[in-house]
Amino acid sequence: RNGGTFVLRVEDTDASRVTEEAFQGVLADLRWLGLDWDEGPEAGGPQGPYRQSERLEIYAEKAAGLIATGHAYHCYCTPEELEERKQTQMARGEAPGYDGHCRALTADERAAFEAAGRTSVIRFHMPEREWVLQDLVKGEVRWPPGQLKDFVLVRSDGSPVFLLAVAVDDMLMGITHVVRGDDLLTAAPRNIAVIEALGGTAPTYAHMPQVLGPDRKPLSKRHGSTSVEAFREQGYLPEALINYLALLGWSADAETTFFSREDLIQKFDLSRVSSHPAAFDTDKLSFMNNHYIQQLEPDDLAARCVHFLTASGLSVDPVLLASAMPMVRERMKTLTEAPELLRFLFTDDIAANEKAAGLIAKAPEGYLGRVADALARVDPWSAQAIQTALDTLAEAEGLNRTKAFQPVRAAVTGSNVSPPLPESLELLGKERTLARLRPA
RNA sequence: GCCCCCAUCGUCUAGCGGCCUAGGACGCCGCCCUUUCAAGGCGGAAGCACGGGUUCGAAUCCCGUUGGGGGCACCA
Repeated sequence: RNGGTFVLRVEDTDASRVTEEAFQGVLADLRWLGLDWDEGPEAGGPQGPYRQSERLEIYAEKAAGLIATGHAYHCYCTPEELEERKQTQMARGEAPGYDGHCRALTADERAAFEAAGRTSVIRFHMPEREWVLQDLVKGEVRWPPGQLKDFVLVRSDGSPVFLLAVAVDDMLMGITHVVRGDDLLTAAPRNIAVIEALGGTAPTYAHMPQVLGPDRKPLSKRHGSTSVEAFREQGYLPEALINYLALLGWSADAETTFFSREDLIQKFDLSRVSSHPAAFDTDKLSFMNNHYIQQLEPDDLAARCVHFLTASGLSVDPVLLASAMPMVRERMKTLTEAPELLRFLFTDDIAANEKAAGLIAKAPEGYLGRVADALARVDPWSAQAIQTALDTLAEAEGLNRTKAFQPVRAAVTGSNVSPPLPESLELLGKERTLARLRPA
């Protein structure tokens, strides 16, 4: 809003957890959501490269510099030794963490460890003082002296960890604002400490509340969709997902519910972000999805439905599909509902389901045949004319609309539930309609 | 175990000492509309976690309790 630049940086320093597929997936998800970055992978920019795996020399150089200035040191402690001391600390009621064991090793001591075949990591010497963070969401947050312990910057195999790479890049890339989940709140003072040790100025932080599952437990696979891709596959619109997510932990005022992308850009304000975790509510997301589906132009909505229709084996005629949108859009919570709503239009292979078969069986003797005869005389073939013909016949038969329409719906769509009947028949066409009524 | 964040209807939230007999939204219930299913309209039930303070006056400020979340890795 203030002319900021959105930088997308890929933090892939743990080679064991990164695949090209996952990387491409992230880019695709962001694009689908419409969160286009100004600088980053594929977009390029003056601060590249934007993948940390391509910036390893920079981190190695900065790590060496931190050792030279006394802000970091080689640590030879083994995992077993670290674990043992950690247990001792916890048993004593102390804050667990690295105890500074290798901070002041002499050259001889280091040589002895090397001779013994020990490997080392590079560890940052965290100043033992109170740390105070001015967070845009959390406000002033303090950590007492001694709580934040020394941490690893470079693994024994020479690769950098997040805490080093992030500090170096935030400084070098001119990052001014870091907005992230509050699971990284305690990383902030560490980030700041490294940047200051490097002689840089730390960015401003804003830690957002986390999103919990409906059961108030951390969001995970067992809650179903946790990836952006999963929501897309479940037929949610990016407009709805963005709007819903924006309202999870934030509000513009007491009553506004719907926000367009432009509204959000203009109104979103970090100072109005709440700082307690919010539970995810699929019902409200679905409500929003339905709202946005109703807002779309027929052509647009139709285009978004194609994937789901073809995925369920239907071959769609784009023109027919678009003309069917007005009668189904208020009936869809997700795009995945399009196939069952429109199946009757895109295949002639319609077998009546159980309820439909029951409706057909309960129809008066010969009723569907008389419907076919009546509809055969309808010209022009319009929803209005079809409705009139059906009503006229119903009156003659002494049937109310429910009794008159349901058997026809069942015979033509194979289901007891469908979009409005006259409109459906108009789109289906007279020939196909009659072809389904005669056998029934 | 140590440290940090947080606490208003079932859920997301408005509220930043008197405007609150606490407002909105989803969901739920009822009615209307209605050819099915939806959508839409109208109405309703539903909440300030608990205990102490401060104050003429607390949902709003302070302390404690309880509860939830997070961190304490050669993950990010």
